[in-house]
Amino acid sequence: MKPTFYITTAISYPNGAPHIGHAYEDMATDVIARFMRLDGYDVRFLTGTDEHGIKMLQTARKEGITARELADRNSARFIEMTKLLGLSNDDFIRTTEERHKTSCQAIWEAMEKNGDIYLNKYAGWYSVRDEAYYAEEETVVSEDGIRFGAQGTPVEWVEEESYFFRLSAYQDKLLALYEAQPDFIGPDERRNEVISFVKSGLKDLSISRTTFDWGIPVPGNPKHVMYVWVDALTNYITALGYPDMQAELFQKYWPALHIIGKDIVRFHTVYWPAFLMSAGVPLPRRVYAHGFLFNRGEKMSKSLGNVVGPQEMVDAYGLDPVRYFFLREVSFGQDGSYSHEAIVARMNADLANNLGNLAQRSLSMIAKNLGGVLPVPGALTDADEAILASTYGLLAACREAFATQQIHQALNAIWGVLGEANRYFDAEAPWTVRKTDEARFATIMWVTAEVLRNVGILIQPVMPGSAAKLLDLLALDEAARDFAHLGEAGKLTGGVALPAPVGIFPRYVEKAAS
RNA sequence: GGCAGUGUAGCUCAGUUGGUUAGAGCGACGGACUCAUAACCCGUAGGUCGGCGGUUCGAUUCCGCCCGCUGCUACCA
Repeated sequence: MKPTFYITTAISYPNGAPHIGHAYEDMATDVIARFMRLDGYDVRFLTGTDEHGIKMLQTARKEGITARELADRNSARFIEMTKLLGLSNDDFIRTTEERHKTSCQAIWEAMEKNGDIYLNKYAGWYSVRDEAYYAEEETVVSEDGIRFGAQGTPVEWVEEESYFFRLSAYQDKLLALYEAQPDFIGPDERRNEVISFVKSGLKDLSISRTTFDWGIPVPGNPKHVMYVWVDALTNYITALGYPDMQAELFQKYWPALHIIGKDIVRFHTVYWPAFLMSAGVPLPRRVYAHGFLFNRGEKMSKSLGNVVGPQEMVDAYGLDPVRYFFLREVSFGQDGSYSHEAIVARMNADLANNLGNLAQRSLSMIAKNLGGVLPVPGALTDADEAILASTYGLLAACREAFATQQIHQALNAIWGVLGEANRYFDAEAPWTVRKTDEARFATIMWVTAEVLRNVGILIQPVMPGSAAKLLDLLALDEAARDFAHLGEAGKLTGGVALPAPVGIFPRYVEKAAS
């Protein structure tokens, strides 16, 4: 039986259209999911939308529609994006679904049964008009002594009945968790931050509201809806069938690797494990936080007008180059920057020149000089052995990189071998050898094709479409495209007729200035 | 303010458990080649390794201070 692997993105808050930040997390998670599938794991990949809460209500009101209508409309946009990006998710969860209500109420009851939920009062600066609380520092007092909230509406000190989660009881358990499971949080910087946060002392958490009703009702007290995190985080187990922990999916796939943005690290590494401990559910395997994307080094914002949508980007460069760019250019876990120039540079240097051109020059030689038939190699020289050894070493390097989500390092290793392959090709000068030594020429062609086969297989997670084209050009059987066929195991056998070579990665040429 | 991290070639970064000439990719420039998507290959970049001071025979790598940048410092997802 295959080992299993469960991976999730954070669920997106759909009070607006998806932007490149959402796309980035989705693409990266998809790459990991695909990598693990190819490496022999039975993978479950979940993404979705987090649709409750006050902000949805406020946005809906501004647009003159209901929260439900807003959620339906925008969630559909996120679903469209999964198609646009070619995501291989197995499920798409919406927190407004019935299965999620059942799940949230069950985890609530489990935490309550464990004695971790109690009723008390939540106090703060409340805006009746916004139906929202504001932190003290978000408010300003005007000259006439009236205090206003962030939206410019008057606020008043309100004490509201609220359920609390006994987070304070979990401080030591959480610290013990980080200690016992050092890879629970990644990258390390985030882990350090979380530990110092928890060490500084944990207060109990307000987990219900009575001021609005766009949420999941608290069991036994429908005046309250669950507030934010119990609702949002629970999605990860809802999708596996919780509260039925004997459910097939749950048994098979939990615990998860959660891929999230660095802004929600605390919720996933403090609140979430505490909730699960309380409810008696096993904890996630690991939480890995990626960084933010910047447009030319500047934060993206509507006022700067530098927000780029995933659709525009895919339209401009194509899906696979976009996926490749973000995963190669940005160190996964750190902030990154993108620009038209940087994307074009990657497309042309890495994709068109290093990989595309190597495929083109070698395959067209086979077409022209060997009748389009992949040759059978003769005795291998040291040079042949060397480039093959580097190529065959890639799986181990990629696995090592993916084990800690260092996707960019895996790509770096692959392109290192491509550089070596170009030097090999040049040094062997097959265009000259062809005239004097046909057997040697055939061997050089075979070796190069074998490098391309391995590279083609390894880049499938990042560029599924382009990789398939490359492997098609090598007439590689669909069933021979997983990682088990890398290296000696799936070595190309000569004598196979190849299709006519076509370009896979076109150069990006700037349009004439208009 | 406190805690943590970071500042290396035009750009993006790697690296040195302290030690002869500090590396890669991209860009730029020069050369070679002509199989190929004007691609590929070879060579060049003389960078105070943020600043000042200290430890040491010797520091970019250790310590201190300073400057710049970033993150965290709880109920907005």
